Amino acid sequence: MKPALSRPKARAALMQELEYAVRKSSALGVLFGQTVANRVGVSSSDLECLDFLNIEGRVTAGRLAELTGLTTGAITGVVDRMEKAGLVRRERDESDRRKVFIAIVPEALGRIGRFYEPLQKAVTKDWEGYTDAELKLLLRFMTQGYNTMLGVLEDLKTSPEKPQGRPRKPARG
Amino acid sequence: MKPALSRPKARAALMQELEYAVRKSSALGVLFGQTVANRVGVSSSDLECLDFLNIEGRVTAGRLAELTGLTTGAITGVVDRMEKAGLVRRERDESDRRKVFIAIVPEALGRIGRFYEPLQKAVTKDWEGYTDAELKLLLRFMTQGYNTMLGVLEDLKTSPEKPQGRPRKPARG
DNA sequence: ACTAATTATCTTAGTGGATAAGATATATAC
DNA sequence: GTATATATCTTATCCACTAAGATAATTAGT
Repeated sequence: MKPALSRPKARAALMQELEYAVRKSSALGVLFGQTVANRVGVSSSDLECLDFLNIEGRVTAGRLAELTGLTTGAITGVVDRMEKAGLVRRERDESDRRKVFIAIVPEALGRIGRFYEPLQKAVTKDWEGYTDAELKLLLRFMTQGYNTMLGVLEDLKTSPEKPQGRPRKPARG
Repeated sequence: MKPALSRPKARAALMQELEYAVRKSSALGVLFGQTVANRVGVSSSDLECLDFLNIEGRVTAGRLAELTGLTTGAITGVVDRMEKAGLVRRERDESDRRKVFIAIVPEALGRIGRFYEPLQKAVTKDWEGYTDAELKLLLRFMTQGYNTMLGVLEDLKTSPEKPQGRPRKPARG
């Protein structure tokens, strides 16, 4: 009955609260993305691609498909729309002319970043309330979470159960 | 030229790293959700609704529309699909018979939770490596982030610029 | 060098899920 | 007791996605 180090009841409750907070934030993040996409005038998927392009630099169409979980055919549509909107550019690889790199048009960065700026400013202000040591802990927490999620996702994708090999929906036609 | 307390260069870099980590995690979270939805056999939106139902308990169709950013018409479709799949149940409010509460079918909880379990287990294990004080800091961090994002989102939705009042896409027909 | 196999993207047909507008049903206000 | 507001559902229409295969370029085998 006696707890070992700290009261385990409180600790379990703390973890549950943290989990709840993470889940709520995650859900809100999705909604935020949808709202920004709406404001920028592109679909959620399109904005997701733009974010990846921003993070990873210019990437090929195929890599974008991997990153988003869409088929390459869908990516063609995504890039078509965004290219027409002047947000990205197709650049053929000269050494392997099958490959098509997608790159953000520099001017578009501001056009999109504009909508993230208020969040970034608010968040930066929040974070100024933390010490360096605390920020380091937060970074460790986020990095660890990312890696853990990545590992579990890989298992989830490769685990058997359900036919497999099918990108998204149950077969129909 | 002399920094006040800690080296500001390092601090700025730390914040940038943290921002990068948050963005990557957020993007991965979206992908994770898509993958789970695929496994459960429902669409991303459907799973998003299930998550909200799990968080908020049983809610009305209209509230679900607010929470997800979908129109009420779309929610009707979401609930139709999930009800047919045996995941949720419609329950009319007896005191206000216009309202329809959506509730998760208890048996379905396990059917969905099954796919989140590996992540939850892995994350819990990670978190055991933190002290109570650290977990409290992490909770504060997440809660603060949630509230900040909520505020910015509200501004983003109500700010002028672009006609407004339009749930998602630019008008077309 | 020529053919086959592989890789990367694009094209086409078909479908599901979204919006927008309005219908239906119930509740509240004057 | 009629009008207005609220909550969900219905219908028509449209867009973006998947699946399958076409096209184009690279690599491997003989």
